[in-house]
This record gives sequence, C-alpha cells and structure tokens, in this order.
Amino acid sequence: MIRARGTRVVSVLEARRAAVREALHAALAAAVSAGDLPTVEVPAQVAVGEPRDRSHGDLSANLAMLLAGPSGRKGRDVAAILLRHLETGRIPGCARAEVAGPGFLNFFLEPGWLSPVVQEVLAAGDAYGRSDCGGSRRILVEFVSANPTGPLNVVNCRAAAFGDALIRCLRAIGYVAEAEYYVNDAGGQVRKLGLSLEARLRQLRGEAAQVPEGGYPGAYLEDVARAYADAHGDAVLREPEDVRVATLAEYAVEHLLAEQRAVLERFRVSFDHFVRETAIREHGAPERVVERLVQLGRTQERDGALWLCTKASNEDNDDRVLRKRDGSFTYRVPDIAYHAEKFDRGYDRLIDIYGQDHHGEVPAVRLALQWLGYPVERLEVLLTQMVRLVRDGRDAGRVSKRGGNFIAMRDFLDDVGVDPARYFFLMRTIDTHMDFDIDLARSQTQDNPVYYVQYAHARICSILRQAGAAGIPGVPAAVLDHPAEALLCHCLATYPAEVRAAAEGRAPHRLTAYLRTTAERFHTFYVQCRVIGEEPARAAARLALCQATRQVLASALGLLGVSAPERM
RNA sequence: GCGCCCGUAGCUCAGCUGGAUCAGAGCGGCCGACUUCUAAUCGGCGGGUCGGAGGUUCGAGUCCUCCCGGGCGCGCCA
Repeated sequence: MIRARGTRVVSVLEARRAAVREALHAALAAAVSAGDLPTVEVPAQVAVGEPRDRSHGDLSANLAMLLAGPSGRKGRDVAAILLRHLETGRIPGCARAEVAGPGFLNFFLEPGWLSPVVQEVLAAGDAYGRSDCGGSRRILVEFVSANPTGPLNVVNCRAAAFGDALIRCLRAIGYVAEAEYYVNDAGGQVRKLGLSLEARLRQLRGEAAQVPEGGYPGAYLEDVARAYADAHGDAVLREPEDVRVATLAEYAVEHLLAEQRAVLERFRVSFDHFVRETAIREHGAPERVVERLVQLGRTQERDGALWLCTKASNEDNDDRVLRKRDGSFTYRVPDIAYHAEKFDRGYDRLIDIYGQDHHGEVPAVRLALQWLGYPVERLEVLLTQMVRLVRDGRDAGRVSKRGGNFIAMRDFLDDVGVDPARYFFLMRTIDTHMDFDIDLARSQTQDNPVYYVQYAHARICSILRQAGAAGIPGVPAAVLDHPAEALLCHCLATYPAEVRAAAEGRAPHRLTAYLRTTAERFHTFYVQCRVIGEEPARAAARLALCQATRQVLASALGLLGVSAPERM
C-alpha cells in the first residue's frame, strides 16, 4: 500500500492507474514539443480502465481517441505517436504497451502485480470498501410506507429489500442515511377500516353484519377482531358511531402496523422513523399548505372543489383536487405537507421509493413543493416497477397494492426464506417489470444464486479452519501470479468502486452481479489452486488471499442484508 | 388520447455517471470431472439481425427522433 498526501491510502490499482496517466501526459507533452502532434488541450478525464478481455492487457487508455478530433488525426495514428514517446519505465512493472483497435493504448503489467491488494484488504478489515464520499451528508430514504390497512405483500417486499440495501450502501460510503416509513393513518380509508373491523366484531357475536362496500374484506381482520374482543370485549359497539369507528380504526391501525413492523424486522429491514399522517395533520400543516398555495395563486375553485393548477406547468397532464366538495382534503395535501416537513428537517437529500402505480402523483407533489419554495432538486423519487406473479409457467395475475391478488410477505418469507428473497429482489434493477415465479421461489434451494455466493464464503471458512489447524499463517509470502489468483485479486481491488457505484447509482443490484463474479472466480481458484499442502510461502500467500476474499464477500453480502454462513 | 417504465439467447435478466476492448450471466439442453482444503462446485459445447426504421459520431445495446409491442398510471380512492 502506498501512502500519499497525508493519510489518504492509495491502492495498488489506483497507484498504477495514476502512473499510466502520468506517463501518458508526459508522452503527449513530448510528442507536442517534438512537433509530432499539434498543441491540444489535454482532456480532463483520461480514462484508464481495465479491459474485460485479458488479451487486451491489464490497463487500457482512451487518450488517443479523445485527441483524434482536436488534432485532426485518426485515433490509431495518435496512439502510435504517443506510444513512440511513451516511457514505459515510468510505470512500475510495465512489460510493454501496444496500440489496439481504434486507438486504445493497452498496457501489460507483470504477472501478480495486483498481489498487494490482499494486504490492503486485510489491513483495512471491515473498513475495506467503505469510504467517506458522502462527507456525512444527511439523506432521508422513505420506503415501503404501505397503508396500515392490511398485511404487507410481495411488492412491499421488493421495495423493502431495495430501500434497505440502498441505505446500507449509502452509509458505507459515508452518508448519514435514515430510513423512514410514512403511515397513512388518517382519511377515508382508515374510517373504512374501522367500519370493516366493526363488522367483523359483530360477526364474532353472531350478528349478520357485512363488511361495507369499499371496505377491507380480507380474512386478516377476523384475527384483529378476535384480538380486540379478547382485550377489550365488545362494549365499544354500544358507543356512538363516530367514537365506535374511531376507536376500532385506531386499534386496527396499531395492530396491523405492529404486524408490518414485525415482518419487516424479520426481513432485516429496520426504520429510524415512523411518521404518521395524523401527526402531520395535528398542528394544521395541511391547512397552511393549502392557504399558501391559494395565496400564491396556484389554485382555482371549480365545481365546489379547490384545485391545484398543475396542468399549466406542462409537467402534469391534469389539475388536481386539493379540497373536495365535502370540505375534506384529498390525500395529496397531507402528502405535500409531509414532504415540506421532511425538507424542514434539514436533510441534504430526500429519496422517496414508490411503486410504479403511484407515479402519477409525483408531478403534483413536486410542483406544489416547488411553488412553496422548497428545493425540489434535492428530492429524488425512485419508482419500483410492478411484479408479475407466475405460477405453473402462466400469468397468475398482477400484484398491486390495491389488487386483491397478493401474496402476504409473511407467507412469502415462509416459502422462500429471507436470504433468497432479499437476494432475488436485489438481483434486478427496480426498473425491471419482474416476473416472480412462485414455483421457482418455492423450490429454490440449489438454483438460487444466493447459495452460489454463500457457498463460496462457507468453502473459504472451511479452508481457514483447516489451515488454522495446520498452523499455516496468512501472510503475503509469495506473489500471486496464477491466472486464477490474478482474476480474484482484481475483484478485490475493484470492490470499493463497486460499493460507491451501487450507492451513488441507487443500484444495489450491482453488488449481486459483483458477488457472482467474485464467487465464480473463487470457485475457479479453489479448483485450480490448492492452499493446504503447497510449499509454505505459496500456501501462506494463498491463505491470505482466501481471508481477503472471505472478508469482501461477507462485506458485500452485508450491504445487501444477506447472511454469510460459515458452514453450509 | 396523454404521462412514466420496459422490449437483449428457449426462459429469467445484467450491461455503471452521454458511446469505443460489449454482445454477456444464470437457468434449461448436450458432454465431461469427486482416493487430495465442502460436487450447493468446476471444465466444455450449442444458442441472439440487442423490438423496427432513421439520425448524431471515428465508433451506438447505450445518445436523439419516429414507429411497433407490453406494463402501470391519468378518481373530489390512497
């Protein structure tokens, strides 16, 4: 490991890239002063990447192609000129460089040049892959936020896995990220919930009550009714209607919310804040939002209702009602007030994770917030696409929060297991309309990719146990120059960048791809390279590689909230 | 009709911030490998005009336009 500029640690990969970059700049200067190239502006971003195909070298630069336009020459010609002026001696361990393709300069380094990364990983320990890119900036991530009118389902499961993994990734790169759940515990739906519970309670007493039209007919309210009766009897039924409904609605909300929290906890998803709509309404925030929007001239009275004039903005395709004819607010008013309140709490960035079926509401909320003077550019709305259920190879109906066809998250976890469920959802981008094969999920034991990765971890643990018993030290006693070792080292070296990309790109699914590649390379290494029984220096070096690989696998799995078993 | 998302191998999906050395993985199919650190593994074979057509560029799966196909929204429901 090389220390440069104070305490900043530069990895062997970064250091070698920097050396290539510097050598290229020197070559360019030499070429210009020799008159081989016209004076050109040096591009700010000279990419020094790692080619996928190993026959293309270890590092690759696109500088010549960037200069092709400005210098009026072909990329290949510029590359040849640069190569002529290039002093490969400036790059440690550089055996040769060559021109390839449309003008790439490819650099071939000595075998095993990435070996030092093993010590970097082991020295950094759990901190390897973490960074302070976020600079302790505060991010609030709101997700799941399901209505407290029923159990969570598979769609919520997708959002939960994504939001939680994203938060873990953001924290890993130095953001102060907080998880928030917004509880819609007010409004017409909650009243209907109370009425539905009342019907169930009456049914318990043998009355011929019916769950009202537009209510919640799910069987789960029968359980809630029994729980209520056990705790409080049925005296509430003799109260006046408004007291009756409010009491039962509140009970149902608390009961269902507790169930939601329990299943989320089981799914390893925890929230820092549960913010309730009733709390937002309590001090008149919705009224103030409407007043200000009226004062700002962004509203219009029409047909007895108050409308937000969003259509004129070109960002929404219709105006939206704020206050209904009956005088009550639509759900979007407390929604706007809630977002205003989130801004007021002083976060540097707000992230909302919603289902695609709510995307139509986003423009109105954004516009209202913008008009109210909030910095909406700091609000990111991420939409998770729908999940299509497939059973017996056929469409088993779409899953939406409002559709009747859903699988409860609790049952889903019983079938599939937490690790596979999390991994399964995190393998795909949230933009994908994913097919969820119920049969495959049920049978997933060996086919699920999560086991492939976990197995690599368990295999390493087995080696570590036996090597420990054999007294083999894990130290860099030899250069790791076997092709399988080199590929594995490369995975270790790119891990920090991968974590950062996952966090900043809001794309934790990148880590599942990374894990697969790393596990695959370990399995290949396992078959091709033995640890125990090799001559001592090589055994020690390979053992260190195993330790470093285990550490990175465990770290990446941890960012996804998936366990890293020591035995399987 | 309008808005958002998607269209890549038989199936399910990757392909990072405005392109290059990007056509991939897994599963399924076929053939091989357990007396040595876990075979939940490894090696090999076959498989795609990247929905279509234009455009920008030295270069497009990736960017722009249009078209086709699918999903979801477009409630004084949330």
